[in-house]
Order: sequence, then structure tokens, then C-alpha cells
Amino acid sequence: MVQIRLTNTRTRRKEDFTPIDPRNLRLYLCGPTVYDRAHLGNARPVLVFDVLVRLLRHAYGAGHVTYVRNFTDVDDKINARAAETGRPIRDITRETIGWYHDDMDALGAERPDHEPRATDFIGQMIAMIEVLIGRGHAYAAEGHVLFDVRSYADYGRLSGRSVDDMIAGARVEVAPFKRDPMDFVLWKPSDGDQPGWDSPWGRGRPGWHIECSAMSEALLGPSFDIHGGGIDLQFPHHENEVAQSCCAHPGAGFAKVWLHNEMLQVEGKKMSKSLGNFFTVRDLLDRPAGQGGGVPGEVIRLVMLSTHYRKPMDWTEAKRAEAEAVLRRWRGLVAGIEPAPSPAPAVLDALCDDLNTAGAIAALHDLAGKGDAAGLLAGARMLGLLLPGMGGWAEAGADADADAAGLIGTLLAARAAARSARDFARADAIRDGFAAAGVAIKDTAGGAEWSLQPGFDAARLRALAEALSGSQPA
RNA sequence: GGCGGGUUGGCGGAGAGGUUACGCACCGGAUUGCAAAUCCGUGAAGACCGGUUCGAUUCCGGUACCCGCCUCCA
Repeated sequence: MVQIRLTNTRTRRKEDFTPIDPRNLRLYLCGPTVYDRAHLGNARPVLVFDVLVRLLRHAYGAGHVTYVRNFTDVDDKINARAAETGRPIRDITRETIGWYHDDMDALGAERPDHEPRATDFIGQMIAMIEVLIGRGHAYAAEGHVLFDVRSYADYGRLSGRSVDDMIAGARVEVAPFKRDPMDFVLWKPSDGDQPGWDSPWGRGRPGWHIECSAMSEALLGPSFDIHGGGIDLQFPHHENEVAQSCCAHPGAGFAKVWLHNEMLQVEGKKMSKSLGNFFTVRDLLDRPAGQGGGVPGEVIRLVMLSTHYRKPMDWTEAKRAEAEAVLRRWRGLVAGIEPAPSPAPAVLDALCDDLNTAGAIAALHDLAGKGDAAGLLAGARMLGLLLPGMGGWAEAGADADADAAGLIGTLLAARAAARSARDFARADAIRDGFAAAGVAIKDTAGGAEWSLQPGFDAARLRALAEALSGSQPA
């Protein structure tokens, strides 16, 4: 096993990764605010971390890694959703968490060891805010508690900004109770119909940033190994987490390594609702046949991992098609094969080099080309690909009901008969009919094999069978 | 305006200061009744301008274009 190297946002360098405690590696990933389905961009950090955790478990032992990913279940977006729909907040967040699990499971992402919900850690947040006030890093004003950025000399270091530059570029009006325009909210007052908790500053709710500081501390301690998230969270969210946690626990250091993934783009732009290029993981998984059909989670995963996490990546239909073809071929190669005892060094080397998943995939192609099915399988599983239970989509009769399967069998027999009778016009007509209906035929030494294509149309298959029975050969 | 990311062959996408990335597509060959699938093989790159170097796509400087972030907003 080679040295794992990771690009640390904190130092802007690729550096050797050394765990604080090799018997207990601790990771934290910022999870979703649960008011709606996860969009495709949300899946990127989840998959990056999933591969990272698989790699760390391989390197340090499955039992020696603790992976935490939170749910933000108190947020104004959730309140707004509740007001729009008239539904209780608890119902909305419970349902959304269920969706999130379903969707990430479908991508083959393992569940974290802990999935804390912010509302279960309000006490810890209040305690942390009290510590910050006690140390002179925060102040109460008009029912709010604000973090005093001027009290923390390193504020702006993670994101590479200076407080003065940020103020110079500020365009928005500043709340009058702030000492400094950059001060951010730790606690804010709630009115009657907003979710709120009693606190020394009155009934209120936490600011977004304090949630992650409190939950990571509660589950991982004041210092831990790796903290991740999308690059869009670097500022202000992660900068503020650093300020809160480092000021509450001077000397602890908080996260040793910060990992940030670049944005997922669609048509060259960051995915967003206002641009209309927004779609969810579920939209893709359940896409109707007319729009190209559902995209298997495994295919989404391969597309995501085919670009290095620190580069912007475009989701395109062409990539989907290529990934699907590759996985079909690989699935065929490894059918009935046991994985090699350990992933090939080329795969591990690539992953150890700052999680070079694209390089690891190239190594998998290499193994496939050499016919090393056991090696391919072991390597692919390191990336969370070709997992057992995720390949149903690629099996011959995956989406076919018994009727369709029977019909295809009958038609294939008819074609075989026509071929042996050297009636190639009839045999080719059947083949063309299969193609038109979305059934792919492979002639092998052991007979014809078939599989359904994304645009499969059972009605056209029935029409083919009827047309054929009306023209039985003499 | 500040900070950050990107620009590689037809498309996608990596590593490395000098030797084939890899995949898809294309083209040639094998195979096939003809195809598909499969196998073998060829070709194809490094935004622009300078600099360093025996040698740069890889290092340094600059330019262009694209993209992201920039006070909780009650």
C-alpha cells in the first residue's frame, strides 16, 4: 500500500495523509438540508467521500474509520416549505431524509457510521455558543448571538480571503446590531410559528454554521482527520466552522485536512433552479422511457467518478451512454467470478494519489483488456462499482416481464430456424424487428443472447410476432 | 473589484520535464451468410504569447475565454 496523498485546501497543497490516530480515523462531510430531493450535484461529494472511506477502510481496517454526515433539519428553507404546503416540519424532514437514503443507496454509497440531525444537538450548540461568548468570540444583540470575526485573527485563512477585502466588496446592507459587517449569526430569535428552542438569549434557533461545529465535536471530538464538502461551501460555511470550533477549542486544530470537490455542471453552468438546468438524482433514476429511460445508479456513479473530484464536471447524455456500455461489458466479464483477494496495485496507486478515480478507472480498463476478471472485480469494488446487488439492470431479462421474455424466446427460435433453412431475408427481418423494438441480439457459439435496450417497446415486439405468424414459411 | 478553478487528440479524460495514458468514436484486419458482439491493429492532442532548459503539453511570467464563491437574507 502506498502513501495516501490528499490535496488539503487548508495548505493548498497535495500532502501525505497521516491519521491522528490510525486506529480511529475520523471524517466529517456536510450533508443536505432536508427540504427537497437531492439534486445531482449533491451526489458528487457523497460519492467522493464514499470512495475515500472505502480506501481508508482498506488501508487502515474496516473498523478503524468513523464517517459522519449530518442532516440539517432546521433551516429557513424548510420553514418556507412547511408554510407553502401546510405540512408539519417534522413530516417534511422525515420524508426528505427517507428520500435521501433511497437515492444515495441507489448510487451504491454506503451509509455513514453516524447521521446526526441538527435538531438532536441543539443543547450542544447552545453550550458551544456559551463557550464562545465566555471566551470573548461572540456577543448577544437583540435576541441574536453573533460571532465576532475580528476576535479571530485567522478568519479568512481557509478560503484565502481577508476580512478587509470582503468588507470592501460587500454590497448588502448590514444589520445594525452587528459590530462588524462580516460577523455571522450563531443564534437567531424565532417567532411563534417558527421552530424554536429555549436558550439564554430567548426562544430561537441555531445558525447554519454552528450545527456542523457542534455535531462534529459531539461525534468526532474537537480535532479530527478530514472534513469535506463542495467548494461552494468553502466560504462562508467552512470558514465559519473553523472560526467557531478553533475559538471554542484553542489548540485542538479542528479538521486536519479539508477536502473540497469542484462543482457539477450541466451545459457548462452550475446546476441551479433559476437556470432551469436542475434535476435530481431521482429524476435520473426514474427517467421515463421516452427521455432515454432510467439511468441505473451504478451508471451515474461511474460517470461521476470518471472526472477527478477537483475538476468541474459536466453531466452529459453521451457520458451516460458510454458509462452504461462499459458497465455492461464489465458485468459480462465478471459474471460468476470471485473478486481477487486484493485490488490491483495500479488501482490503489491511483486512488492513493489524491483520489484519482479517473486514473483508477483507466487501470480497470487495463485489467479488463488483459482478461483479468477477478482483478477487475476487486478493483471496481474499491470504487463501489460492480457491487453485488447493483447489477440487476445489466442482466439479460432485467426489465422484461415473463410475457416479453417468452415472446423473445419464440422469435429467436424462429430466427434460428430461418437461418438454418438459409432463409436470410426472414432471419434478418426478425433481427431488424428486434432492433426496432429495443432488443439487442448477440450471436454466440452457444446460441443467441438478448438484452433490452433503454428504448425497449413491448408493443413493437408483439407486432413483430404477429407480422411473422402471418407469413409462416411453407 | 477580491479569491479560487478550468482550457489536452472528433468527444470524454489522466499522469509524467525526455519513452503508448486510458475509454468512446473513426479507420484497417480477423470472425460472420450479411450484421451485431468480440478480438487484433493504425492514426489523432495539449487555448495564445514569452521565459527557463540540450529538451515543456508538463516548470515560471503574461494574455484570452469559460466557470464558481464573495455578510443569515426576519
